[in-house]
Amino acid sequence: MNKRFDHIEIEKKWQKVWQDNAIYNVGDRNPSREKEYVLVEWPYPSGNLHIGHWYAFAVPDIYVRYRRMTGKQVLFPMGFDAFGLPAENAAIKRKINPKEWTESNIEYMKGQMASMGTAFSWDKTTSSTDEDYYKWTQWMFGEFFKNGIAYRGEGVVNWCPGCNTVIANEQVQSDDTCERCDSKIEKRKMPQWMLKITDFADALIDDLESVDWPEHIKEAQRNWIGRSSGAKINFSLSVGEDVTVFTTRPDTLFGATYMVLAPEHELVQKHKDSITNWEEVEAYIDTSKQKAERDRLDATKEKTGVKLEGITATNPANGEEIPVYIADYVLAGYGTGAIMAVPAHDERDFAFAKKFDIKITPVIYPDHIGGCVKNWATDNKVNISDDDKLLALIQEKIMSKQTFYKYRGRLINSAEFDGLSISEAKEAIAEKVGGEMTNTYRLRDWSIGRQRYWGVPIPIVYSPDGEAHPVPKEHLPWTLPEDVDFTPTGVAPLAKSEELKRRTIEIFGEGWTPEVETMDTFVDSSWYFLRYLDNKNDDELVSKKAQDDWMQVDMYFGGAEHTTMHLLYSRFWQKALKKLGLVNDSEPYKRRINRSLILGPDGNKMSKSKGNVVDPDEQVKLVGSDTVKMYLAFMGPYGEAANYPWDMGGIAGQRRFLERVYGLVDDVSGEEPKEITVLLHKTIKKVGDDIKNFKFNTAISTMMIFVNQAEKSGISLNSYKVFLKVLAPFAPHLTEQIWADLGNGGSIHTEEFPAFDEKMTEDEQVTIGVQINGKMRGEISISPKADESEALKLVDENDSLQSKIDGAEIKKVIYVQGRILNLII
RNA sequence: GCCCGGGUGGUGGAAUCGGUAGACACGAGGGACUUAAAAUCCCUUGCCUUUUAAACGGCGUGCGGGUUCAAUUCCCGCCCCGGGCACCA
Repeated sequence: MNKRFDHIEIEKKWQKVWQDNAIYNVGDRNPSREKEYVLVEWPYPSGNLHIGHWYAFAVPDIYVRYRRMTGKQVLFPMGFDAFGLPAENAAIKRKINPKEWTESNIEYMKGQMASMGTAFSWDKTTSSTDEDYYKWTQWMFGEFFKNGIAYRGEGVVNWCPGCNTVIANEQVQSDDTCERCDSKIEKRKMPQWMLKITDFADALIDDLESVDWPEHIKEAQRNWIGRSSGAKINFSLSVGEDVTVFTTRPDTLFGATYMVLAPEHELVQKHKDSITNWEEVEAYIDTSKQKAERDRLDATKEKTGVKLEGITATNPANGEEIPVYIADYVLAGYGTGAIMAVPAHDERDFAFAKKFDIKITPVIYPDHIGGCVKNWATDNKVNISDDDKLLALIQEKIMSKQTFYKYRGRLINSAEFDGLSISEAKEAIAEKVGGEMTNTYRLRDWSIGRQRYWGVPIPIVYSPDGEAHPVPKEHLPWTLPEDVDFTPTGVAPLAKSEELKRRTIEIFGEGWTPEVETMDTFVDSSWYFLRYLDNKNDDELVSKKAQDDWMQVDMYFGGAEHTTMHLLYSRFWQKALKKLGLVNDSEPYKRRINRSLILGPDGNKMSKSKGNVVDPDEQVKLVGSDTVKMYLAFMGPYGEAANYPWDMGGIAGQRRFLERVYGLVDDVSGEEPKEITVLLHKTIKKVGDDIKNFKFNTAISTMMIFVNQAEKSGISLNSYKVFLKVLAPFAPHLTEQIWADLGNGGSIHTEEFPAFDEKMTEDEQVTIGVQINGKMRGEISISPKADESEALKLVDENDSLQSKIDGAEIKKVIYVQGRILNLII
């Protein structure tokens, strides 16, 4: 390793200079420069920066530095998402206050971040645990409460026995375990503080159109919200009450030959006296309660259910009396918890009807061959090539009730609607029976109450009559009490605080009691990007001016795990604030990139138990911060859904490259060949374009090509300086050092990114391939503007090509300037 | 099952308004320097056939077809991998 590139000394020296001169602080908005707000997800202060943090911060830093050099005023803030369970658990273990643990971790991590050399705008930092941060979290909660966005709800919640607290739906993984600790989630019925994210379901889907995000992220959010449109229709029961069902297929109403209630449906208990087989029904309800919701959703299981004897319903379309069942294939938590069942046209209903021998009435009839009929054939693994025969078969099977048919067709058995298409019939039939066209969603309200200590206290007090009141602004922050034993017991630790009780009585009066739950930490991170803008404002959470200056976030870099958690929550939060007139924009983030994951050298996810963790501090000590950063950038394109394994050899390659850049300083002279000047201009262009597209890997390879060439052909001092500026965003320490070595005053990072001359990037001569009958047979060197006759002339002069043509007649010539010449003989 | 991505050398990855596939780097092999090693520098490196050597030889971008002068790129039908949703009415 080159002794001269003493990365330890160089990095220490420049980090101090940058810090002393505060060159990365963003300061006040400078209207003469275009603004750009680049955000990276603020980290949890676990006390140790890992490779993932490096990838999350140091690589976007390339983009930030580049944008600054191109004249943008870039806000690139950093802060800490510091409430949460790890601090609490660590504090329990060490018998200290989580505050101490958190604060010392933040200090330590700030030091580690300095070693990255990232250009953070530290003048705009904040932390969710600062009182002047969480004061505003509480204030917004109060405003939400006053406006019905926050409410106290009764319902079934997810209880994590590992964390001893309730968690939100988004925090339950698909295998029914806790996102944080992997414990199996239990369902509990308890009152909960909720946020009405469902009120914003449509906006959360529709506004995705207005943001420049990768399609897969948008799609994941749409799936999570799960909107489906249909109708709510009332069915009257023989016990003199209506049941509302939700259906996406009101057009099939005439085919509804039974209805099903979820076992938990309130009307079941309410009318148990009318149910003659109550014992059987009750037993079924009990069994389905035992099953976890996920198990119930297992579609492969055979349908189960019980008929409610003594109760019938009336089909509002044809007045037919139909039986009523309870079955666990109907979910209490979705739609209205009740369905109309159309066995002729729904797979589940068909299976159920077959099993319980319920009447099947076909109401959709395919009358011509088309894609839908083909789809049916595929679904049913029927292979008939004769279209007419296939159609006849399906028609026959439908009429003989041997199949369900869920595709397009014309209505039959539907009185005056016969002959209509499905889409014509939907609204018409819904209207006839007084149904309401509506949407229904998979998304549930966000439960934010946590029965743990280290979080924002929910700023609510209860009057003697038990009514909830928000703590008024003058008493905020509603501080987290410290006289608490926070060992988790499942009871909120704040309930044990005498200080909190006293405080409540002193302020509000005798008989008043405090809320003792704290907030989900995802609340804290739902609005941090706003606080950065105005981190010292005591009067408002963020001023109008600061918002005008900086919002929206132009570029948001983050992790894929937040797609349906943080990213969804913070979009909701922004929309809720907008509804209250507190912010201008309905979307917080214009662009989003989800970065990939860095795996251990063995190709597995880094974990202590696998022993494949790469410690960035060690690597930085070994090869330097610039090298680590460049290696991460070189692994592959940022923002692909790919994961890259760490490769010790690969990082050495980056070190070699930087040493060669440093070594070039000895080779500079007054002059250089034209080709290197041309290559420099091409390099400036390509690197700039690549950074804008987050293709840092190809930007680096372009610079490598330049250095390879410069070593061979020599380089002028001027070009060397220009090249250093191109490299500066990638290797801030080394370039700063060489910049100073060359006798320049000031920091290279306050220089402008070099401009290129478009003309210089255009080649005078290019090598193009020559094909004969479409096969590659040679190449010629030619001007990209040359015409066909010039190209053919070159072929004539080329012996090798002539011998392959071998005197044959050229029947056709395909010539694309600067690309290809294809001769057909 | 539905919806998004993606399959390219030993490895990470380049190149897609169709136009010289494998840039750049790692690894590997050979050589120079050295008492030796490390470091550094130079050369070779997709696969196959024949060969002392080779290419003006053949094959190659998951598989099978198609369109085209020309396909990693476009179309049709499959397979596999990753992700989201899933008895959602």
